[in-house]
Parts: sequence; C-alpha cells; structure tokens
Amino acid sequence: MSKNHRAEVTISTYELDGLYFAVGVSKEGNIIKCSLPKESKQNAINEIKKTCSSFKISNKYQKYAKNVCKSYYGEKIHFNIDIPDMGDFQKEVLQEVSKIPYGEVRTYKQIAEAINSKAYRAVGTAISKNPLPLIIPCHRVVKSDLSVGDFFGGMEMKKEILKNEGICIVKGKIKKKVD
DNA sequence: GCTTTAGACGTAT
DNA sequence: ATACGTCTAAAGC
Repeated sequence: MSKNHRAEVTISTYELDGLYFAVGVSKEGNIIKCSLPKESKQNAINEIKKTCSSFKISNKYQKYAKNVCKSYYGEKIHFNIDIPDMGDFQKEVLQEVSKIPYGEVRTYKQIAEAINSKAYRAVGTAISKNPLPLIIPCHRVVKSDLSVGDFFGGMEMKKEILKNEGICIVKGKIKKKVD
C-alpha cells in the first residue's frame, strides 16, 4: 500500500531542572499534542510519538515547549492552537475548558451545563483524552465538591499546577480565594 | 466524614 | 450490546 500521507509532525522538546516537556506541531504550525513533564527526554518524545505515525525531531518549536513548561510553573501564556480531530462533543468540552480563565476553576458539572448536557461523566471522559494538557487547562476542572479530582498525570501533579497558578488547596480541596 | 448505589450519556470494543 | 469513565446526588453507616 502506497504511502502514508499522514501529516508529518515536528517534535520539539525543552528541559528545565531535569523535567522534559515535548510538543508535536503540525505542518500548519499548530500544536496538536503536548506532553506533561517527564523525567527523561525520551519519555516526553514517546508521548508525542504515540499519536502520530510520521514525525521528525527538531528544535524548531522549542519555544512552544518552553511555553508549556512556563505554564506548568504558573506563567500565564497564550497559545494559538487548533483543537484536533475529534467528535463534536469532545470538541465542545475542550473548547469550554479552554475558556476557563487563569487562576480559576470550574467543575465537571459546570462544563456539562455550559454545553447543555447532563453528561458529567462523559465530560470527564472527554477531558481525559485532552491531547493538550496545560495548554487546554483541564487541570482547572475539579469535582463538584471542590476536591481536586483525577488527572492524567496524577492528582499530585494537578495540585501542583493549580498551586502554581495561585489556587489554594487545603486537604485536597480547592480553597476559595480570600481577598 | 466515608462508602455504596443508582443515574446520566458519550465513547471504545 | 456491553463496559467504562478525571462525575453527581442521595442514602446509609
């Protein structure tokens, strides 16, 4: 069978303090996948590789990887992204999630309601498949009782990211800001 | 407070 | 058709 004309993805990585971040960028220049911080460069790259059949590694988009890193450490970054090929429902969910402002959280229920659905669990499922953690801030989505909830990279990581954004967490629960 | 139970619904197999 | 999921609400301990 002839060839695989699947779009080629360029993978770039960035390292800080022993943590490796990777992004996969399409030909059009959109980030289509990013990894959470990993302990090795290879792990970070593998995370991207899994989602594409054709790729090359280059430092061309290192700045994007760096921005992902910055977001992890609580810097407010704007990315121009394009939510990739997925079902409508999933897309709506991710779009809604990407609207959550820096330093704030929403619950799964609120996300469901925002798109006129009662599918709370499906929202969780959709978010779990978020290809762009940190960029699409799924870490800002928490349970209705304000406990942190799950996360692809583990609850600890979710908590850390939220703290880096200045969100206060006490005993695993989001603490409303007092000002 | 914690655990179980049933409910709701998109997705993967 | 069946099972599962980053869930919720209600009920019982």
